[in-house]
Amino acid sequence: MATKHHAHSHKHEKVDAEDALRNAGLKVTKPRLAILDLLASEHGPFTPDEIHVRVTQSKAAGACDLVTIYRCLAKFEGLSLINRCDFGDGTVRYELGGKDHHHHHIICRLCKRVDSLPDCPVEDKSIKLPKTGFRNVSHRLEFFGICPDCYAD
Amino acid sequence: MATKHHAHSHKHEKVDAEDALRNAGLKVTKPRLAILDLLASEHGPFTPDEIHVRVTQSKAAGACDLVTIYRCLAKFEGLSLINRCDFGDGTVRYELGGKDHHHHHIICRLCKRVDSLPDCPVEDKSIKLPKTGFRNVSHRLEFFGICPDCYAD
DNA sequence: GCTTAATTGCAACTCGTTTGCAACATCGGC
DNA sequence: GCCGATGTTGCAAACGAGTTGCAATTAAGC
Repeated sequence: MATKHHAHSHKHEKVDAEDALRNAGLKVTKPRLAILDLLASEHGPFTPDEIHVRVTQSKAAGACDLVTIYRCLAKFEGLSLINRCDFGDGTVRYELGGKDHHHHHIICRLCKRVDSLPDCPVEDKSIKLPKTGFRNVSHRLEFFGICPDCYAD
Repeated sequence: MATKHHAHSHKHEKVDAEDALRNAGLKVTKPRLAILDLLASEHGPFTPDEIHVRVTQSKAAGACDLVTIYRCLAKFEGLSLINRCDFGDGTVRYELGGKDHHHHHIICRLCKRVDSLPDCPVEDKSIKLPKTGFRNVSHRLEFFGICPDCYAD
């Protein structure tokens, strides 16, 4: 099914990833391409470990040490190529997207599935932060619940 | 200044803490009293380590192992005597208050000071979660910014 | 006071993440 | 295309928060 076409679009992502790396002043290496490719094709978010497993097992030959994953993710995050998500379970997750990709997640307490919420309620509703006097305020907001699949049982 | 009076109010807190423990079916021990006392007098929130230092150094003789702090906090949280806060730095914090004490925090990025926000904007404005279909939805919301003391410099 | 079950301390352990260092690959210049 | 400087990687060892096993202790009911 449209294998050629798929391969082509995959190639296209790779070019984007290369550009992103070069623009950021980073060397283009297989692990880095593999990580960016993965995050571009499946949006995740993924833990470093999940990324490691997927990248190492993929045919795309991005196999590398877990440490490399951590170091790449740290660089990518510093350059806003990816965003870090923290859902309060012991580990961190990453997804593609820079500062413009502001959004929030809802996580199923049972199956841990993660959905993205398109709008940011905090900015939407221009929530007031009354007497705080803080400047340069950002926020982190996550929702937790039971997803339809889980409460169907 | 008003040392007697202060001592009295401190004693009063201790009685509350004892009651809370007994009502919860927990044995009344020095470490537990010390932890609850601390959280009642300084609202924190504090990391387990901060609690350990304060409790161990206080004259109130709640000195104990860090492990004991962890175990007490876990029990207290399970019984909703305290709330867990997660600000996404490597560790967790606790503050007094049960389910009814729902509120959020704003954390200074520079000095790490934590202020409490009285209202919950999410519940206030009855934010809609459109097409998610999730049930039993709760949320976590924290704000980060630069506090007046820090941007004054 | 005595018994029993809960609690504590200590040491060892887990797990996510970081760091030191030597080997290696990328990229710009020749 | 080769070469050297610099950035990147792998491996092993370290790290820090939190957990667990077990024996010793202590609170609470009798």
